[in-house]
Amino acid sequence: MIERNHLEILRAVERQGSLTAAAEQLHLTQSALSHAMRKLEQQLGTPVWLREGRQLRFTQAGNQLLGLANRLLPQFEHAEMQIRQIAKGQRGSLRVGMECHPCYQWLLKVVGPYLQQWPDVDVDVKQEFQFGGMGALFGHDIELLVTPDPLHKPGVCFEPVFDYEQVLVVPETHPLAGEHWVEPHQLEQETLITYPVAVERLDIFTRFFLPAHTGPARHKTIETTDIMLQMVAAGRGVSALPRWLVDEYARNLPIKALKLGQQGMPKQIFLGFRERDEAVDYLNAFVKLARSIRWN
Amino acid sequence: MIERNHLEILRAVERQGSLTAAAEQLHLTQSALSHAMRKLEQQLGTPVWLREGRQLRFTQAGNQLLGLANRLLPQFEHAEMQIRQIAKGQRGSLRVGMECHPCYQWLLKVVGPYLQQWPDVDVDVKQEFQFGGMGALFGHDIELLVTPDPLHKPGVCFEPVFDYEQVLVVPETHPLAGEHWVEPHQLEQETLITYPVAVERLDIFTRFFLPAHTGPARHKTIETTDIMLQMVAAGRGVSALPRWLVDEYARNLPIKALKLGQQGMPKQIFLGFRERDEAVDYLNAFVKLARSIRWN
DNA sequence: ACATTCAATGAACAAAATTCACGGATGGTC
DNA sequence: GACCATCCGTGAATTTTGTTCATTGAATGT
Repeated sequence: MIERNHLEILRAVERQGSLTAAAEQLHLTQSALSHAMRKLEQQLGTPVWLREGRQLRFTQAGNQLLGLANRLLPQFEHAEMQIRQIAKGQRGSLRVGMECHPCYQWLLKVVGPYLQQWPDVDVDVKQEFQFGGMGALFGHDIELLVTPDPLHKPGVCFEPVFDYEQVLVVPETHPLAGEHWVEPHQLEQETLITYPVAVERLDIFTRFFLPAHTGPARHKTIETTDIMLQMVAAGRGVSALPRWLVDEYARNLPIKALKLGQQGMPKQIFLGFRERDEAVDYLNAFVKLARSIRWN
Repeated sequence: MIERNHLEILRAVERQGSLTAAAEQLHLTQSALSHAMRKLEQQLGTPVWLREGRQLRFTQAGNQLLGLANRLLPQFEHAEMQIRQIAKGQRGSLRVGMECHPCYQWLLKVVGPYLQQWPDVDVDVKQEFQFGGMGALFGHDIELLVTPDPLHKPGVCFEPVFDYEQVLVVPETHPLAGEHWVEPHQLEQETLITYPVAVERLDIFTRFFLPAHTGPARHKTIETTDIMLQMVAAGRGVSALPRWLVDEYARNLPIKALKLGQQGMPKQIFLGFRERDEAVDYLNAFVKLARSIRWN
């Protein structure tokens, strides 16, 4: 009924003051505009303007339409601009899913500069997924998955972005505090504190205790890193965490970091995204920026 | 680019969940919608939705468009409804121009009930015109002119709506206060107070003094009716006003009304409007309502 | 009175939207 | 696992709509 082009014509006629001038602005003929508006007038049942001598005067209906045009046309134009930016990968929403608890600290380092560089990207961080990180990716609940355990499947890509070492944290007063590294059996009398996730996802079990067919005496779980390290500092147990994270806290807490095994336990953070999003600029930029961040 | 029909399709697809169902709702074929959106996608450079199994999932661009649709479509529809009402004469603006000062009191009696009956009409009252009441009518500054002096010209209609008598107002203490009527020469020593308009437009001159080749001793002008009557009550002069208006004030002020001449001076209020507006319902209704108002 | 400017009109034409007919993919069912 | 019912995409055919062209008449200024 009322179409966008009617509003365009109305606006042009108001601005230019005549059909002929409006037609030129719209790269059409005066006749085209005349026909278009006449058809609209027939449908509405009222003229939009009246010829008064050689110039046009808007009727009440015309003024109403003019108001509509001035309200709606900018919205059309703004939306088109935004969608073009989305199409070019310059705008969008970047929902980041976190599968490893301590990675959050690292992520903060990346997000700061990223927000500066990509002001039109809405960044959001999610930590709870009904069907796991991969499920969230496939279900389009997130665009990016931060995880230490890439689970390669068709349709997703994983990129390593950060190398670090997982270390054992003990209180400064601990008998092992002076050692450079620790062997599995040395922890047989200890309380191990971890995040509350399945044992299969804890490297300290899968890569350290289980191969040696041993384990800690007790296993406690705690949600937050702060409390976890407070507990360690208080001598209530030991924990396995990234070295960069421990170093950060060691400034204020009486704790020590030890290698897990003589070779230590190297780990990586991966960023996973849907293959389909491979070409999205703002997503690539995030991965690239993440890779460039150094932990000093 | 983004057209109204694109938004209609988006909204229907969201509501119905499938192209086929949306097509049915819009009385089109599924193919038509498919073609339309495909073209839009080409222009925007990004898909609007993706086929996922047998159902569609909106992309970010699609969601943006959906938001636009939900914001703009109701405005289109609302505007169409309003304009249809304007076309049917049920809605519009009724700017009333006043050419006679005391008529304002009378107008108030009409406007009250009118606003109840025509809630979609914007009533406005104007009293100053650069080119007179007729000029305001022709210049579309007003839709309705309230005047005691209809000036018939092609293009305007005048309808008498209210008969009244113009009377002379004197203080209760005035020597003439006991008379039923007054002759022109009896006022030769008086001060006459009128509204500040041209003498040619004052009936007391054109129909009373001038035919008798006489006039008042002094002529003062005052803007407002209230002050004018205060002055009369204070014995500072006499004035000519509608009887219904004087009766109203006589309750609280020591004033008396006298006929102007033995026959009195009958007058009428006319409503003038453009012939072109003759068929406008809300305007006709005003004239009709005005005619029905009695002054009790 | 004349030239100029502007909008309306109808016929001719161009472009678009829409339909039709078909094919491929998906998901449920026996 | 074959079959069927849906659903969407595609390209050609067709209908509808939009645009231009050529012309007219009215209004304005010289």
